[in-house]
This record gives sequence, structure tokens and C-alpha cells, in this order.
Amino acid sequence: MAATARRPDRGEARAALLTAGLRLFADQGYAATTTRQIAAEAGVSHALLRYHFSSKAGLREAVDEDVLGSFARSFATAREEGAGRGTLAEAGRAAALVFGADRGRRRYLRRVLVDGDERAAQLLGRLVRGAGRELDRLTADTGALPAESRRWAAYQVLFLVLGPLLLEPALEVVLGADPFEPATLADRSAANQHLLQHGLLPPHDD
Amino acid sequence: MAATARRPDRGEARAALLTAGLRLFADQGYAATTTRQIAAEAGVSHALLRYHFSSKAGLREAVDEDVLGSFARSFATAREEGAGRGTLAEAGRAAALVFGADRGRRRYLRRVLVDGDERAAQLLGRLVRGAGRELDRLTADTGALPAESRRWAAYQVLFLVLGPLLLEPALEVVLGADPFEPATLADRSAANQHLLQHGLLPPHDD
DNA sequence: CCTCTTCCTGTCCAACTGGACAGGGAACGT
DNA sequence: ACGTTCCCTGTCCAGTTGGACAGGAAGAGG
Repeated sequence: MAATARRPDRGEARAALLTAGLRLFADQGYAATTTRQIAAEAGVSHALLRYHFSSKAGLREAVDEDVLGSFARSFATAREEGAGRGTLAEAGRAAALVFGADRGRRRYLRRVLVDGDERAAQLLGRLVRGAGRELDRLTADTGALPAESRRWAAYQVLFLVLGPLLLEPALEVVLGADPFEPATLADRSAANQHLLQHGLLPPHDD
Repeated sequence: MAATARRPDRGEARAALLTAGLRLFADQGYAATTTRQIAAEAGVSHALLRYHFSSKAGLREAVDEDVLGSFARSFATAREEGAGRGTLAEAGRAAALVFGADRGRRRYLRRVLVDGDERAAQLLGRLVRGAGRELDRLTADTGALPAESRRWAAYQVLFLVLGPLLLEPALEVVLGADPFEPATLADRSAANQHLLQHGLLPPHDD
């Protein structure tokens, strides 16, 4: 047992702080969370946070990297899996997989998007570009989108996907159920596909 | 000059506190805003907040009532104006009018929806019911929505409308412009109408 | 055996928080 | 003239905040 585990709990406390920070930042927001709360949930002294992460902001950076990195990996694998297929159903299933995966990380993502600093803008920019590329793939065979749809198409798709994520806590109450529970998610995803293909309302003058 | 103005600035400081609270709660969130910040922006002593509103929470209640009430009034008038018409374009114009009106109140609404307590659920519930009623009106002549659209239709419409509102700060950076600037808003509203009537993608097998 | 590094804790601190409270000063009714 | 009422302020307070720091436990390596 040379370097396998120098200490029985090597890195354990650090990971616990990271997990606690993730949960509390996601549920309450960064400003409303105290370092003592985090330490208490991790079961360590609040001074340890400073040792491992320098400061509260340092912990946030570490959590950011962890969560945003894990989402980037999810996207990458989802894209690889569905590569070449390029059907709407496939894209919907990939999106559901990515965003439905982990409640904690999903909620953290929501906080990042909503707290509205430059991290949010950066993330949103990546999401918009990703949605745009996906739309390009989907329309590769049938020709590009008409001009009047082109400008907002990626945003519209994104709003449909991100809406439940952004409103999750309130939506959970209104629905009376977890909006990302698999059956609900599949149902909503199907409805989104239907909307994107056929619209919602029958054509109508004016 | 009997009861017209008992004091030259009667109610002025109270209104200033309300306005400052609205702006700061909207921009930073309730928890991250201090009573002293609010008082400083209003140009009064922080002790005055307590005099007029009992507590920080009391000020929030007053702002809530002000903002949510003003939106309810906006909805009511928008509905009256467009009464009987019942076209999608009319509904889109009304929604744009309501949500595009006042940047400060719009941002406050965003905070309420996002901070995710029971106020958010209550508001979201009202919005969902409102969107559902609007959809019923729009489909009154052409017959009800098909079953597979019916369940999520109101939510989809809401996500399209609320998406830009929820993501406003990040969206502003990504777009490089105010997402609720009139021309942009009109353009997006038209794109939403197009999506709802015709879909985004041409019909496609699978 | 001793020492070093790593991880962790208890404890102190200055700054700030929301709130409490006594009092000041101006317009009002009398 | 004078007390009353309404706004408003300065100032104090106990509690909490993020952070600083000295030291302690324990395995690693000599």
C-alpha cells in the first residue's frame, strides 16, 4: 500500500466539500450560502474550505469546472453516439439524456445561467452555437431553414429545452411531480418534436 | 392646501425605498441585497426602511405587490384590448406588450420565478393557466388541440415567451443587444408565431 | 528514533448584517 | 403658543460572515 492510499481518506474531505458546495450553491445560490453551511454538510471544519480551495470563490471555481466539464463530456458522448443519424428524435433523446441526467448538476447549471454574470453568457453562447449546429445537421438533407426562421431557430429550440430546467423548482410544484422524471421527460420531448415539425396550431389567416 | 400635500415630499422617501428595493432585488437577488444598499440608493437612512416597511421582508412584500399587481393589470388591459379578436398575432402582440414594457419590473419578475419558492410556483401556475386559456381561445374556431399536443402546449408557449425573460442578462451579452428592444422583440415574436403555426423543420420520417 | 509533509481543527478577528430605540424637527390642529 | 403626529436620523446591538493563524495528529521517510 505505497501510494494507493497514503491516508485512508485521502481526498475524501475535499470531495465532500465539493459535493456540499455543489448542492448548496445549486439550491440556494452562491451569495445565500455560507462557508459554515458547506463545511457542516461536508462534516468538516469550515477552516478546511480555505485550506483546499483558498476561499469561497475558489470553491465555486472548482465546482464550476467540475459541473461544466461534466456537461461538456456528456455533450461530446451524446454527439458521438448519435453521430451520422441526425434525426430529430435522436437529437431529442440526446438532449434529454444530457439534461435529465443528474439533478444536482442540472440545478447547478440553472444557477449559473440565472445568476447572470459572464459565466452565464459564456455558457449560453456555447449552448446557442451547439443548438445551431444541431439544427444545421437536421436540415442538411432537406435544405436550410427559411430566412424568417433562421435567426431565432436555435434560441427557440434552446428555450424549449432550457425552460423546464430554469423553472424546475416552480414547475415541480405546479406539475405536482418531478419535471425530469423519465416518463415525463420523454412525453415532453415528444411534444417538442411534434411542435418543431408540425407547429402547434393549424394554419390560420392573419 | 388642506390635504393635498400635508408635507411637500409626502411619501417620496417611501417611494424611493420601494424603487431602490425593486431594482436591487431584481439585479442581485433578495439575499444578496442589504438594507443599507437600498437605503443608500434611495438616499435615506437605513433605519427608515424599518419605519415604512417593518423589515426587509416587509419591503419585499410591498415590491411584490407592486410588481405583480402591475403585471396583472397589464394582462387585464391587454386581454380587454384584444378581446374578441383571438388571433395569434394579437396574442403575440399582447404578450410582447406585457413583458417588454418595463425593464425593472421584468427583471424583478425573473427573480421571483427563479428564486423558486412558493411565490414562484404561484406565479407560474397563474401564467400556465393564462397561456392555456389563450390557447383555448385561439383554437375555439378550428377545434381543440390534438391529445398529444394538449398536455404540454401551454408550457411550450410559456417557455418560448419566458425564455428570453429568464435568460435576459446572459442573452443580452450573447446577442450584443437588448433582447427586449422593440425591433428585436417584434422579430422574435414573429418567429414564435411562425413556429407555432408551421413548425420549424419540414416534416420528416422518424 | 526523529523530522517532514499533509491534512485538519479550534479559535480569534474585523467587517458587516438586520434590527432596535431614543430623539429631533417640521407641519398640523387647537 | 403649544402639544400632537408624522417622518426621519444617528447610534447602538447581538449575531453572522469570510477569512487568518497557530497548532495538532498521523503517516512517510530517513
